[in-house]
Amino acid sequence: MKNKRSSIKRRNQNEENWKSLRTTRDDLSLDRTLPTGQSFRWQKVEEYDENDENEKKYSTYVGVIGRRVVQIRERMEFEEEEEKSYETTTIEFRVLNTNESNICKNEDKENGEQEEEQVTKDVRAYFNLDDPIPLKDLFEQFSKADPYRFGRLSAYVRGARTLRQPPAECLISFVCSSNNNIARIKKMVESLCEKYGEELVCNVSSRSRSRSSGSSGRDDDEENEVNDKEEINESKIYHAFPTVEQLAEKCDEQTLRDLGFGYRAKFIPAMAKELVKRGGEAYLLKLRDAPQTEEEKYRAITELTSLPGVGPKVAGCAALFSLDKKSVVPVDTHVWQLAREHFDPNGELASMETTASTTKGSANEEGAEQQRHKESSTPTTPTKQKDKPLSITPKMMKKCEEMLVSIYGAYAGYAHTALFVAELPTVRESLPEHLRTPTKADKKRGEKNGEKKPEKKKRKFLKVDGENKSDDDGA
DNA sequence: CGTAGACCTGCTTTC
DNA sequence: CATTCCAGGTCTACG
Repeated sequence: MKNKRSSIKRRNQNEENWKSLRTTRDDLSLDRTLPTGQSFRWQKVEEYDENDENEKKYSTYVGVIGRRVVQIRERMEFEEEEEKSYETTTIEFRVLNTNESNICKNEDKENGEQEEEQVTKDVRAYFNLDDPIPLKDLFEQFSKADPYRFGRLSAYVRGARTLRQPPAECLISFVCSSNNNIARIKKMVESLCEKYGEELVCNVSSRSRSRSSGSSGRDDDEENEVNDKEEINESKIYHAFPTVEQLAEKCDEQTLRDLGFGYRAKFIPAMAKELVKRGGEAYLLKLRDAPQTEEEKYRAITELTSLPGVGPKVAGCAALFSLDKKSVVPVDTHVWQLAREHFDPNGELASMETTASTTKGSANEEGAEQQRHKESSTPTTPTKQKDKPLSITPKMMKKCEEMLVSIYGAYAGYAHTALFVAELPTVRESLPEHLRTPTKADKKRGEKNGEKKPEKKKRKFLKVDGENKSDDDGA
């Protein structure tokens, strides 16, 4: 009994550890930001509401920011004022690992408060929340500039934020992303951290269960251990992302190959060594803090691209997601697809696809039948020949980026993030049919069923086409 | 300078 | 159920 009492006390203390991030869901949606392939380190975790009798579950995200294990949640509150009830969402976080959070508990008050302030500052910085312009305002600007696509989409991607990650972590993570899928990227990044990163020890209540969607097995829902009435206070170990120094010193290709990095295994140690040579993380931070000019942006990209394993796409991601280069639009296959679908009324982008191909089969011998599509007479999907995996050339990237920058301006990268998020399966599902970008599967199916191309209504995005999709997401 | 292959691996889809 | 495809590209070798 006494046991129980003390545990309750502890939990309430824990509950008090939640601190407001001081933002709103117009400015930050966790679901549209954390699991969207900007960072690969966040896990969705189910928690039980400790104040609620029924102990309802709610979802949170747990990840690592620097050397802190951070848990974040969106808490809904119902307030009643003058016979009306309002629903507000408060976004809160707390630090889980003891080595960090103890500092602000056991030391003297002043020190503690200072530390608390620092934590909030750091977490806010990670989420880019100190931007001069609130995301909501930016979305309005984007919508005004592009009512046809962004305007109709914005309600569904509200709060889709561009992060501001530690540069080396971001860069190295994206080196893993080439020719790869998100699930495996996550796995690789995680194993890299486990292997080389500093240990971060957390005390975890046994009642919180991981519901990691995808990465490691599906051990959820298996209530084999029904001991959750007992307050087993296990400790869980997380890992910081390894520093470039740690990687440069300890990391080698063979180990990474054994960890499943494939051909990317040689890039990581090589890059880490090169980064250390150039001054380590500080070198990258210098690129971040340089004046926000076109010239410096170009320079940052050039510098990054000279690192092993870093091409224009990865450099773009690092620049946008960690180096404050907000006008950068990293063009990958998805961005290319969506740009071609929604921002290419004259078929400029489409016409660039003709030469690109990447196949292993020797289509030469039997290539007797060539498509005579020399001039794309119709702007609609001229290059729909055999399904050669489309590869995006630097020239295509440049064109695509320029096009989007011309529409969205200095924060084009933020617009890109939102547009990209709209293409992710979970978000896509929440869109009304007519806003969904056709997938390859869709097109394939269309071909099979009967050539009926959905007949794109290719009008320039200029007119506020009279429907007001008022509110809401279909989450 | 601008383009074809090769390149690791695991998940999904199809034979 | 095994096979093939594809996944948020980059590097290298050639015209």
